[in-house]
Amino acid sequence: MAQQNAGNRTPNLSCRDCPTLRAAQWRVLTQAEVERLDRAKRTAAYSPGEPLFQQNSPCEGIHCFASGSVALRKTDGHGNSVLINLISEGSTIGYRCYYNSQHHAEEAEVLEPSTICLVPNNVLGELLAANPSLGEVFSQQMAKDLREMEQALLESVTLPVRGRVARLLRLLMDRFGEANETGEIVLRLPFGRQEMAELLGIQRETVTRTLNALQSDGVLAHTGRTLIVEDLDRLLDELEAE
Amino acid sequence: MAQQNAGNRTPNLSCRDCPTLRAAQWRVLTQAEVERLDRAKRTAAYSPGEPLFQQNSPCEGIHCFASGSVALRKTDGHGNSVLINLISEGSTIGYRCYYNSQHHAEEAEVLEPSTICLVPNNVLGELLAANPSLGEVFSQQMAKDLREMEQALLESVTLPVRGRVARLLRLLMDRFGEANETGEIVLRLPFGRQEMAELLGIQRETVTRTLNALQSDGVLAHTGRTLIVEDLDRLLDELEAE
DNA sequence: TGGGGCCCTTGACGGCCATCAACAAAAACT
DNA sequence: AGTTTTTGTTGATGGCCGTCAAGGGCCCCA
Repeated sequence: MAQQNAGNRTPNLSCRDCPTLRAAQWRVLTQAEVERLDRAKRTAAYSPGEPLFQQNSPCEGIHCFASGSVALRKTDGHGNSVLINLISEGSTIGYRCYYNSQHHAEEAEVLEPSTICLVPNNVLGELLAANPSLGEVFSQQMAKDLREMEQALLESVTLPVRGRVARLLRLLMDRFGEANETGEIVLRLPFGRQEMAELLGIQRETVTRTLNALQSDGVLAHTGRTLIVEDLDRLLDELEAE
Repeated sequence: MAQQNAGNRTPNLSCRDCPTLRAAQWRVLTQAEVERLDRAKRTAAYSPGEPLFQQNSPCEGIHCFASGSVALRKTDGHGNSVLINLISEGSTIGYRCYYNSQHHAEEAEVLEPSTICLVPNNVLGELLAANPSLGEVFSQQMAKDLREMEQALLESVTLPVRGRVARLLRLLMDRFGEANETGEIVLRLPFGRQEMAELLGIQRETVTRTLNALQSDGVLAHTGRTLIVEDLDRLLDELEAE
């Protein structure tokens, strides 16, 4: 267990200055409500590898990302797991749990050094009661999540491993990819093969072999945790199975 | 194509007498709002095999089930498809589509003779604006749906075909199963092997072989569209992979 | 009564991927 | 430094399930 200072308190960020606030969910809040949010939230810093919350733990509130990213994963009793979603700055998680006030059905594992604010359940309840638009925003978000989950379900049943690896790579490119001087996309993964395999529900060895196959097909090059996507179009073709 | 009278209008049922209304979503409505709902909804009858709505069709509103059942399925460009959910009387579908006001991401195929009411989008909007509790009910429903989808995603990646067949059978038992005089559960399927295979994203032949295997293991007996689950405990054991 | 679809079944074969095993490489610990 | 532990790679093997091909039961219709 390579965990360090789990969720250390940091000097609270002000919600007024938070770029996350202007985007996405919280945009509908009034100035007074932002103040209320600002006083109630708790900010904490997390290191890669630690859990933001664990499966079956009670939900304390909604987590709002100032910076960083986590992987949402669900695990069964045999140690098998799947990637549910990748969450990064500007996003919010925990609303599913809030609405049926149960326990987390999945684990949130921190991938990069992250700064994340927690809005406690009771404060969230106040805000929702005071401002119905906020509830609508969360509804829209959940409807979108459902749509993406349906797509993921379809692809996980139909696509072979090669396609599912490609799907994960595209997701990662959106968050961790950086353009190169030669036009290639450099992808510095926040995790190794082992975890990549777990996220896909496949074996470590299969990840190695699949990446080798993609490399000899000229789609990408890989050494350790660094991937270089050479032929983006070809990679996207892997996914056009729709 | 065995389709008949697609969505024939029937004499409108009154919402006041509808048992569906008292359960689930609409319970939070006031008497006046029920009247509003009653005047606006349109009732139609559907026969097995016809679509309630098709993938990529625009969403007209929320469908409320007075009786019958449909399968929600999503199909890709290669003809592969997966079962997203089974919906039957007392339930409602279409809220996902309402909240992001796009097109249906999946098809709803009628399984049994069904009577289904349509609540148009604009009326739904009025009700949601007038009664915030209704929005909360839908939020809770979507949060629950998300939870179930995550479980389905995990199982579709983890479980072998045998387990996924068992999962489908348990779902079907909840809706179509009837207890026997000898304590067995008789399951009269509303569809054949072909469709069962499509719902699971597998092949017809594999369904046959899997059911045969379950039969020789003493879990069930099958002839045509009739299944008899002999050893319920054993079937449930198939699923305790959590 | 026979014929033509349609769906289901059964068998044979092959490919994909999990599993096992051995080793290399890197990281963590003493 | 050396040792142990974790992680990554490579090869061999086998099982599961998709695919292809052939045959059987059932219904509809002439």
